[in-house]
Amino acid sequence: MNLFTDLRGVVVAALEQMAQAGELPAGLDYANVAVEPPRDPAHGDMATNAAMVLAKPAGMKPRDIADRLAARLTDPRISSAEVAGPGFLNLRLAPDVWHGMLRTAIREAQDFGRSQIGEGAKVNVEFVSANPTGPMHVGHVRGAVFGDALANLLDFSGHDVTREYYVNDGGAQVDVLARSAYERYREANGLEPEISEGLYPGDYLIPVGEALKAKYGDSLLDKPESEWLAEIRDFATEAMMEMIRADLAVLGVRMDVYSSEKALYGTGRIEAAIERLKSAGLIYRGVLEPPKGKLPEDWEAREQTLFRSTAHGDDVDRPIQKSDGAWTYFAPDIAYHWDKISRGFDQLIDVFGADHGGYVKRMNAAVKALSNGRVPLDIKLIQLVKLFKNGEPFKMSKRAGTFVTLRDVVEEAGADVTRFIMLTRKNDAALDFDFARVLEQSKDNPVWYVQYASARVHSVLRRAREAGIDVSDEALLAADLSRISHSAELDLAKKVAEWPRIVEHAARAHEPHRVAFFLYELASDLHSLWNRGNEDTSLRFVQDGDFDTSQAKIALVRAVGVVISSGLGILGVTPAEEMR
RNA sequence: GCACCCGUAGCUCAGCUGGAUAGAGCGCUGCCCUCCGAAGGCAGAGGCCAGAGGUUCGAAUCCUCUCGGGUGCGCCA
Repeated sequence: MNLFTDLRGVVVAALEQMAQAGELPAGLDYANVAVEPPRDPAHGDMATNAAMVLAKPAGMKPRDIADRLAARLTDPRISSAEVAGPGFLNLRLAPDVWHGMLRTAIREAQDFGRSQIGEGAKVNVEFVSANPTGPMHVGHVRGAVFGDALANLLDFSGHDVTREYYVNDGGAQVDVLARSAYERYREANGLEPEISEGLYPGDYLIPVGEALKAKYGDSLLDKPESEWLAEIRDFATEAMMEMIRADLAVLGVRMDVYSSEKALYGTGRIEAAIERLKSAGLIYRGVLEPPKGKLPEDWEAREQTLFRSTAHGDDVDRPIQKSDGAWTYFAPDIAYHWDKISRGFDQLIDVFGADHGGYVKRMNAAVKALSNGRVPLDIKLIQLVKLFKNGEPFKMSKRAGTFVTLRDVVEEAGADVTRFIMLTRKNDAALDFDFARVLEQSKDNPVWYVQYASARVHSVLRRAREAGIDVSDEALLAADLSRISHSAELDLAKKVAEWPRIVEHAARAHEPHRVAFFLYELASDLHSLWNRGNEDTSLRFVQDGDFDTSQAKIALVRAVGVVISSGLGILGVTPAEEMR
């Protein structure tokens, strides 16, 4: 239901007619023909570049093509087609078209804008994947919100989405967690904990220590590490994951699958993935060049098992085994991605912190090699969030002391505000998050502005109902929308009609922030029309004593409301029904 | 030293995968509440899109180089 792709179809059909009639050479490639909203609304509702794109391959002048194309655009929806500029064809659409879009929006409600561009492709979105060693902190929040919103967006655009969390429970950090928990266990047994350098000092392990005491009593107190490490590690890791799941729930994020790194070890799955690379001739024993520039103190050349990632675009080959024969962290990651490929996903998306940027090329190389180039991997890097309060840097946590936790943020700002603000920047741009500003009730605050628009929609509907106007969807669908004829109102309807297109572009680009920006613009347009009602009473939505006109105008408002709540739904934000 | 990301109005940032005269918010300037839907509204100023080349009908967008900022750089995940 994307009007722009519909009209593109009309344009292409006209071009094909021209080719048949001999006005254009046969066999031209129309792939680059676009129908888009022009930047300047004075240029009409839509513009196509067809004539300019085809001029060269057709060996014709752009304006000649445009003229003939214009003559063939007889679709009743197109009220005028004018050649302009270097060869643009500017299209104006009949008001009915916009009225029809409003009806579609009301009829489809939460499904308005839903697209099938995904064609049911199975997409795996891996995000968060925070180490299970403590509560989630600010650094994780943005990635969590981004991944969740992206997953929603892909789902809305016809993809079969799986949300996945990769639990790093196989590395050295969970051993550190176990030792830290052990000290808390000793503490619970009345002993003095020794939280030495390198252990996790956070208070959040105190309850874990107590739970360990409840389970094991004092039986592990004098045992050597080798006897308790594995058990406590599993126990503590599970406790941390419970905490993380609760943190995610607070943010409104849910996962479909939790994949364990540990489960890859000792099951032959790493070996199988590496074997696959080996059979492609991409594994070899060798010695890496030392990094140029700053040489590590303890550098010495060593022979390692390497993955020839340079064969697929990486800068250097990467070690998959340490000199003692153990796997590097990269090996289970390869196996994990092989696992995802084997589960039949058509596309993989990884959401990483920007500090993992150096990891992108090798992961891409691995996925390319493992899937023979069949499965695209898109790694989205999430830049930092800087916290402020009234312009002052905000660093300390109430509970963890050293870092600000996800819960700190959500308790201070609320989940809806946090989510929206996290999506008001492109993922690869740094974001300032000021607790004072995000809660401000003013136009500078995009969350508030969009929520206010949502509340206004509800308020209009309430008011109309009180005035005795039937504002049920059935009534609005039956209303005489030709009464919406003022350009300011039609402009708002046109904005509504853009929504399906925004969804598709945002989904294709894997950029949910576009939804947030669009909602801000839509809210702005609604507020603007509302304000015009101050001066021109005929633009008010509820017209005293004129039920029919009121109904038509309310249909417009209702359609705006549909898009706002649908868009907010993708962002995971609850639409406001009233402001308080 | 190498790689990746970024550089757009005074500030914070968009810019729809190459389209027409580059946008928004804040800040600034000027108007607008005796009455109506003002937790505000309208209008204006403000730009060599870091810089230099290149690709083409057309570049903020793609390529190369330079400058400036961030991140990362064997046996840590």
